[in-house]
Amino acid sequence: MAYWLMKSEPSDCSIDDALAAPNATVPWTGVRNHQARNFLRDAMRVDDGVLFYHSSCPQPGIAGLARIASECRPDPTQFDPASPWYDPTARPQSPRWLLRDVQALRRTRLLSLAELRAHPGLADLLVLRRGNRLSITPVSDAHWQLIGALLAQPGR
DNA sequence: GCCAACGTTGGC
DNA sequence: GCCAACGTTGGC
Repeated sequence: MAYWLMKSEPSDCSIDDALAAPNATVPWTGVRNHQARNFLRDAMRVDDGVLFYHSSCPQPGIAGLARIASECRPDPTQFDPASPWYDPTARPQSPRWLLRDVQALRRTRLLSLAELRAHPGLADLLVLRRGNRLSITPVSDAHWQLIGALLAQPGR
């Protein structure tokens, strides 16, 4: 079992949006980076744990817990000219971009980016690395355990 | 709105 | 293959 941090803009799909979806499950559309795509395709497994992270918003940080709920399949938005994630170079016979379903499990307190950065035990968390822009990053067992413990504590 | 950092594109 | 220009991400 592996763990992941997945960024979502709450104006697009917040943890509450995901929890409100049928079966609390949403297709994770719009991954348009090869490294993140490769994580989806090669490294993820059904039931892997997910830290649901809100990005590009007033209060960035970890906002909930989720799980990987499906194998990967072509992301249909790459073929949709009306979609903001349309990729005119993608062809149905050889899709370039993939997605998995993600099932939201619960909302957590907001573990803010500032609080994540302030914790010495999370110095190596990939999403905190300078210049990091990957929307999907692996999370080590140790970091997962530590973040779980922080989420169980009251925030400041 | 600003800007640092990174990825992609395309000329050569 | 190099690298400058440009576009995007994402925090502030």
